[in-house]
Amino acid sequence: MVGIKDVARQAGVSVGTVSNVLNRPERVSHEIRARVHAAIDLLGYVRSESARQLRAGHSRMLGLLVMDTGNPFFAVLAQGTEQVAAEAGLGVMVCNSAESAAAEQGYLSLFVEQRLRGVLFAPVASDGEPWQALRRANIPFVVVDRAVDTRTACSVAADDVLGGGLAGRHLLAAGHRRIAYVHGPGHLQQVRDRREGLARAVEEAGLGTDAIVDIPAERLDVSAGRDAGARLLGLSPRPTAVFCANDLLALGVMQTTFDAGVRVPDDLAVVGYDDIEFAEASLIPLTSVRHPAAEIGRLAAGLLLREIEPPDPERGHQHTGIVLRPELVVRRSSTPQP
Amino acid sequence: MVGIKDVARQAGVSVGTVSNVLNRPERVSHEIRARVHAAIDLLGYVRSESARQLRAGHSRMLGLLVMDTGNPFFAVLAQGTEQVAAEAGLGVMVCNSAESAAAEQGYLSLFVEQRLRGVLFAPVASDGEPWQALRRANIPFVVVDRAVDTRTACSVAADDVLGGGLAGRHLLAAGHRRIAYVHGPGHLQQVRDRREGLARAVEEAGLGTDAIVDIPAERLDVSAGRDAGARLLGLSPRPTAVFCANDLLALGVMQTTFDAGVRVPDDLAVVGYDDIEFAEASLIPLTSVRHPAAEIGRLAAGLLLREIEPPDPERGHQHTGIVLRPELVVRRSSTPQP
DNA sequence: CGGTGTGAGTGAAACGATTCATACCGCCGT
DNA sequence: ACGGCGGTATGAATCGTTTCACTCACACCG
Repeated sequence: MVGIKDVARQAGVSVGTVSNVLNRPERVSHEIRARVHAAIDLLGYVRSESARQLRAGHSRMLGLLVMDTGNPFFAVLAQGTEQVAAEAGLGVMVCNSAESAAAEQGYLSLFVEQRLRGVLFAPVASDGEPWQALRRANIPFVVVDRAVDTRTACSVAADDVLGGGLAGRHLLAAGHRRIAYVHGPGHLQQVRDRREGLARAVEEAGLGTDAIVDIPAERLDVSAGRDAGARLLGLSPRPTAVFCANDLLALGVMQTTFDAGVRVPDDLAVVGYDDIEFAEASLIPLTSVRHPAAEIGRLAAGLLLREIEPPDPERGHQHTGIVLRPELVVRRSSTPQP
Repeated sequence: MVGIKDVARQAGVSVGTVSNVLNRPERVSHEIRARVHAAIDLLGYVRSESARQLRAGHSRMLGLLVMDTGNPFFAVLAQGTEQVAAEAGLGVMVCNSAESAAAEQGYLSLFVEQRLRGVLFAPVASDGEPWQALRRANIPFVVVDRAVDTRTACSVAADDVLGGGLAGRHLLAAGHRRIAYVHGPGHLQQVRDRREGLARAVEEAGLGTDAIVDIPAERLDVSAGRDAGARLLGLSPRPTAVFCANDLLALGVMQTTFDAGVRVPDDLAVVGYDDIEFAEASLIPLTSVRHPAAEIGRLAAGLLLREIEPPDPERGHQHTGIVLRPELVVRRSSTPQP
């Protein structure tokens, strides 16, 4: 493999000069610069990123750890961070914790071994300090899609309680008095917060807690949604509305019930969460709480960059917590046609 | 940052010994091993991956370059390769060329700079030799989702001509005599092959080429599909069936036409391609040609591993080309209820 | 003519791990 | 008592960059 030494020899200069051509071309005379570039082309030289990293002490990559790379919500979030990172000349390594705390820890160790420049991650567990490894290694990180104490870290999240409230009030306003809540694994903070918002809306409306019917699901995906839909059909009396912890579940629920001849929205109103592209693309477009994925990704990357290179190095870094407001996007799945 | 030297000092041994504890523990006495591990825990030492890489000459990662990380097809493919790579102790770095040849070249250079252990990629351009950079750098690579000459490289693909034929014959058998083909950018081999398969089926049926109505789309996503659907509605006479180059397009087409009151499948039969999860999850489940994403990902990773470490180092590596057979999955979008 | 400054290029140290030839030690067999 | 051997530990060389203190030549100025 051809290295900087070979280039130097070929061009008849020292290695330091070649390095200067690459990194501070203005300090090198025109003629030498040309000679070095000619040698580089001739030999097909490519810088070794690992050697640069070793010297620099850290890589030029960010890590992004999400709970499900198959969920379009996270795919969009990842695109947002990649965009911002690319503008700063940084790459992004996206990893999938698959909602497993063990996998999460594994990837975080990997990130430390790689000496990543910074990390964005959506923690799985709702308690404990999953980021300890990063702390010890002094790797800046931003918590994504979940708010944490600003004494701990920067974070970018959306207000899930508010979002759950939006969904709840929307359904209550339409006259529904018995609402199913289809939720994924209970250890996820987001899932609990959304229910909390729904519960408050129900309370505001002066209804008892039995206005909410919990339907647990194994995972947060379409097939779990189909199972949940089947269970929903078995309930008696059947709820007239269903709120799902995310859009994938809602799509699954809607499919099963639609198949069984239940008319959406007339017999059953359905509201999802996240507003992924497929919510809008459904044949009966899905009402959903818009969770601004791309913006979360972009803002979080921005905060991370600020933590990596403070614009004002004098005063130390102050953690920032951004909480975005979700919006209800009303579509046909919850609004009977006149 | 604490390094191997600090651990050695703390444990009262040489750096070589610490390295042995980490990499060949069987060569180190019990007592020393314990002392070293204690020192590691005490100091919170974490190996520097970049130093290992520098020494080894290559990283312990594979690169995967796909055309659209937002497309569930590629998300599933990525999960397949990650699974196989993880079993071999390798990580995967997933990048998005976004169907741009320039971005593709950018990522390939990045891969070379990183001295990745191997690369899987779905080439954008249908001609030329996009992998030249990898060749020069001696980085093994496997072409994914497209067949190439086995003298050139290993590849794993599905037979798109056959797939297009399956879709075509299915529609023709149902009596359709005027079929729209909604396709994405024409420079993609897959898009052209699928049309080719359709065209042959039409020919076999003894029909003229005017049985196919081309509807071009800007991209291969849902919103492009909606546009295409609108154009389809404007055609007169309107085709009675539509075959789409991928499922995202098909979902978009189906939504627009459904909205306009066109009954699927009675007034319009729709067939997609890839059989992503959302095809099955649609309210009117989408007939689709199953393109085995996870298997492509797994097989390609397997071939790559074989090229990296030949099981039989005696005889050089022989490139292999795997072509999988797609299957038609018939669902409601193309079969009128009795 | 001596002193000073400047711009261009040099060469060696450093980054943190791995690896390999070598040294050491105790023990066995002769 | 000595050679040899197996099992352990050592220390230096190495990977490919970047960086920085330095040299050198040349021009300029008083």
